[in-house]
Parts: sequence; structure tokens; C-alpha cells
Amino acid sequence: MTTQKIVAKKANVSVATVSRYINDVGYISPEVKGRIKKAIKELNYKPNLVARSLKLRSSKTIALVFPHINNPFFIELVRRAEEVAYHNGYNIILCITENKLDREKLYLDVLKGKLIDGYIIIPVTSEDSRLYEVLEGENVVYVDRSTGLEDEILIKLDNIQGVRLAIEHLLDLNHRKIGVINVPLNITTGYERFEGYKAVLAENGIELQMEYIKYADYPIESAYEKTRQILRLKNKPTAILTMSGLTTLGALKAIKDSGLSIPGDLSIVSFDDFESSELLNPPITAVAQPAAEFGIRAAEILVNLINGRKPRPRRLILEPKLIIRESCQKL
Amino acid sequence: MTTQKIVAKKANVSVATVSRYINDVGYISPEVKGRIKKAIKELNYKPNLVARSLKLRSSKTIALVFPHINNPFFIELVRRAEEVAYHNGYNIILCITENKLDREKLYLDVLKGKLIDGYIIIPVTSEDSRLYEVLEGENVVYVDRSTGLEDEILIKLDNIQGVRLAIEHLLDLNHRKIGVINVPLNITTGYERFEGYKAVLAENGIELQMEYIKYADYPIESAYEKTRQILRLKNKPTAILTMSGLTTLGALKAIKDSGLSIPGDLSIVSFDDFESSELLNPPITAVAQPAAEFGIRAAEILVNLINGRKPRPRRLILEPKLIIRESCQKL
DNA sequence: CTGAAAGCGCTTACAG
DNA sequence: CTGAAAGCGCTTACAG
Repeated sequence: MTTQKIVAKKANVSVATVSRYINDVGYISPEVKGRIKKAIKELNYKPNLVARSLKLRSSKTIALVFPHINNPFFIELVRRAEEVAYHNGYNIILCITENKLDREKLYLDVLKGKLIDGYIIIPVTSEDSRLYEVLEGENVVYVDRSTGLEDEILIKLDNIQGVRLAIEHLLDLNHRKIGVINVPLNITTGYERFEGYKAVLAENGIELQMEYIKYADYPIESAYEKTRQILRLKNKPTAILTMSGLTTLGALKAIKDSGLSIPGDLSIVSFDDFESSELLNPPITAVAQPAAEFGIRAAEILVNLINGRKPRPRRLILEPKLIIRESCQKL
Repeated sequence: MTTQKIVAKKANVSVATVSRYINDVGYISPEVKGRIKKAIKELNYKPNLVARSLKLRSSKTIALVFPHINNPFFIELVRRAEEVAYHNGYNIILCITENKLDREKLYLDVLKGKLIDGYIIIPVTSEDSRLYEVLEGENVVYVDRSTGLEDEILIKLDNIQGVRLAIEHLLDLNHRKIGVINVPLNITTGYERFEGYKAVLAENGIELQMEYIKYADYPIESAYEKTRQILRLKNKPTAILTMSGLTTLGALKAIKDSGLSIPGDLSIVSFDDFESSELLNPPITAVAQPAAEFGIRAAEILVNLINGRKPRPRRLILEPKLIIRESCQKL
């Protein structure tokens, strides 16, 4: 492996000067510059970035710690964050926790040793903020779900509003029996969406039916199963709201396998829009999250943070929008 | 930051002994062990993995260099590879080239400096193997597309067979006018699929119609546009074969916007199956790649390679299978 | 069984 | 404008 030392010898200068040349810092006489340039080229020298990291205490890499990447919302986030990172000279380490606490913990431990410059994290749980205290002093942007940490920097959706858009749309179509396949309550997305659901129903004088409320997330089979349970109820809902893209697919399979048709037998709104929503049978009405914005903003805020600029305010709340297609019937 | 030096001082031993303790190498008296353990705990010491990397010339990380991650096939690959990497103690650096040569080159250059242990690469092009010569001496597994490098380690699909499955299915249904939205010819996937297309048509005495052959890949809009072009032909095909999951979605949108119905007006087979294929309108007949196997095998082979075990043979060819649904009509 | 020392390949204050 | 030297935090051959 070619090192600065070898380059220095060949160019007849010291390693210090080679280093200065590489980093374009301080003045170097044109003649010396030429010799170094030539030596680097001839030796095909590439700096050892690990050595540099050790010295500079920065690895020029950002960690993405995500529950899954099957979820289309998360994929778009990864993609956009990677893009912004690339343009700022950072590499991305992708860590998939599978929503498991022990996996997340192991990842964070290892990453701490790798001089990671910053973290973009979708936390596994919102119920134990102490898990994230290990990252104190690090640059971290939490996304989608809150950790409950007092001073976390967070980008999240206005979940209440998202649910409101969906439920009010169904109410406008005269639905009163609205089931929900929520994501788990131990994350703020699930919790807040449940709160929204309760609130909007209450405002409209509709009593909460606990049997209409199910929880599922990943894998897709769990949504399938929970949907089948709802569909077996004697007093079935006339509409359901699914709380993630993957959940929607699971629910759609269940509805299909039950021999029910949408929206004739059952209306459905999907929280999360995705590439194929409009091509499904029928095209699905969806609450769309600004996924691209999530990813871009997360990475931008993190890069700023790394450079010492704190976002103000610390929380960024993004707005969902309703895309009406053909999966809801007027009663 | 706590270092071995600090731990050593607290435990009243040398750093060498602390290092041996951490790495569980050589004999250490139980008493000393106890002191070190205690010191590590009290100081909450975490080893600096960058320093270790520098010394050991291994970063315990694997780079994934991929064109996109929108493509469902690629996502599954990333996911599985990450999973295998995790279980073997490796982190994943994800690099998205967007199928651009300059981006790929920049990534490879940077990664070379990061003491990456191994690479899983879907190369941007199959037409210039010199681009990948920079990785000589590195552990690399190429996936999906060949680089043309004589001694590359490669996992690929039997593309010819995949096309054969699709086309013969259509021929069985009496289609003779079969269009194709292929991926570009400068990658072996596109090239080989085109070869397969030609071969099967020739075997069946069908003349090649150049106007039936279009190229598109990413983004989805290009498939949309090319499909519309095909649909504007006076002598339209009765069926089309799309060569990637994303292409399929683009084509479906185009067909929908043209007011044509599937399979009544046009049959379609998708090369690549994906989560929502069966829920589309209609459910789409697809040539499925064993995406999970791609990801798992790629990572396994790479980990073996890192540990000095070369795969024999160097090329692994995986088989596609046809999943018949409802998107093809008998003529 | 444990320690002193060298070295991995960089960067950077300090001198001159 | 350039160099000698220290140091980032590890690991490991060599001694004892």
C-alpha cells in the first residue's frame, strides 16, 4: 500500500508537506507542488482515510439506524438521506434493527466505536428514552418516532392530522363503523394515531369499539391476520384505516382472500402512499407522508449539526395530505 | 473519551494487557482480569474501532454499491445482505450510484481508503471492465450484472431462461406480437435478455420487429414513456414483457392512461415479481428472481472470501421461475 | 503471565 | 515555505 511516506520520499519532501498538499492547506511552492503531484500520480497514491479518521476524530460517515427497509416510506427516506450525504461527502452505514431492542443496542454500541459523525435514527421504541442516552454528545436526528428524550432533535409527521384527514373523509362518506390496523402503541406514531382516531370519533359522537382496533406492523403477515380477525366480526366495520404501507398490502391480501370487494363490501384508506397505490385494484385512497422531505431534511439537519449549527426549533413537524382515489364508497 | 490507557492506569496494568483482555487472547491471571473488567465497567470503556482498524487493516465493514434501491429486487438484496453481515459482525456501507459512472468511481475511490473488508457490487456498466480493476486485490462479489472481468466472482440470474419462461408462456397463449421494454443493453442483464428474446422468437419462426423493442430502466417515467410509444404503433403488439419491477409499474401506468385494459387489450408479463404484484389490477404474471437468495448468497460468499475461502466455481447462476396470474389472455 | 516499545498512516503545532 | 516530532488509540512481537 502506498503511503504518504513513500510519496514523500519519491517527491523528496517531508510527509508533512505531502499532507498539506493533500488537504490543500498552507502554502507550498509551485515547484514542490509539482513534484508531489507527479509522485502521487505515478504511485497511484490514495490516502488512508482510517488513519485520517483516527487523527481527526471524524469518519465522514453517517449511520442510518432503521427498523426495516421494506416499508416504502423508509426506503424513500434512506434513498434521499443517502443522496444528501453523498453531496456532502459522507458515506452511509445502514443498520437494520428489525425493531428489536437488542439489535438496536448492539448497533449503537458498535457505531460508537467507529467515530461516526452523526446518526439518523428511527428508534425501536418510544417508551424507554434511556436507551438513547448512550448517544449523548453525538449528533443525532430522530425521525418518524420520538424517543421521549427531552432535548431530542426530531422530524415527525403531524400524525393526528393524518388520521383526521382519513377519518373525516370516511365520515363524509357516511361511514360510522371504522376499523383500524394500527402500528404498535409503544411508538409515538401508533400512540398519536390512536389518539387522533379517538379524538375524531369523539368529536363526531361515535363510540369507540375496541374490537375494531388491531395492531400490526411488520412482517406483512401480521397485518393479514389482524385484518382477517376484523373481517370475521359479526358486526364488521364498513371501512378500515391501515397505518403503514406494508400493513395496507397485508390488509388488501386478507380482504381479497375473504372474497370481499373494495369498496363495495369494505372501504379502505391507507396511511402511507406508495408507488403502486394507484395501480392497485382498486386504486387506494391514501394519506401521503412527504417521505422525500423527511429524508432530505433529516440529512440536511444532521450535516448542519455536524458542522455545529443546531436546528431551531428542535422539532420539525411535517404535514400529510390526503390523496383520494377509488377505495372508499359512499354509504 | 476513555481509552485503553486510562483503563490500564485504573486497573494498574499495561495497555498491552488491557488489549489482550479485550480481544481475549493469551493468558491473564484471574485477579488481573477482575481488575480490568471492573475498570472497564466503571469507566464505561468502549474500544476505538477506528484505531483497531488502522492497526489490523480491517474495518469490519462491507460496502454495497448499488444503482438504486427503489427497485424491489435490489431492496431485498440489500436487506438480506445486511442481515447476513450483521450476523457475521460486519456493518454495511450503502452506496447508491444512480447508475452513473462518475458516482460509482468516486465511491470506489473513497471506499478504497476506508479499509473496507469486502464489496458487493451491482456494476453500472458491463462494457468497461477496466473500471473495476481498481478493486484488484479486494474481496468483491458482483451481483446481477457482469463486469466482464475475466476472474470476477459473480452471482447472476439465468436471464435467457427467464425470458424463455415469459415468452413461451405468451406463445402458448397464441401471442405472436410481443413487445419488450428492456433494461439497457450496456449491462449483461439487458444484453442477455435481448439475446433470449431473439432466440426464442427465432425458434418459433417469428421475425424480430425492431419497433417492438424499447429500452427503459430508471426512473419510472422512462418506462411510462416507452410504453406509450409502443402503444401508439399502428401494428401494436398483443403482449409486452417488461424487464424490471419498476419498469412494470411504469408500463402499467401507461397502459392505464391509454385507456387499455389488461389482459383484454394487452397482455403483460413482468420480469421481477414484487410484493404488490398479486394485488394489482389485474394480478400480474411475473418471472420471479430469487431475490432473497441473491442477497444471502452474495453476503455469505463475501464473508467466506474475506476469510480466505474462494468460491468454486466463481460464478453462481440462479434460476428464475414463472408465476402465472391474470395479466395474460389467450388469443 | 505481563510490560515496554514499535508501528499502523495520518495531521498539525512548533521551529526555523 | 518546509521539516522533525508528537500523537490519535489501538495491537503484537519480543523480552523477561
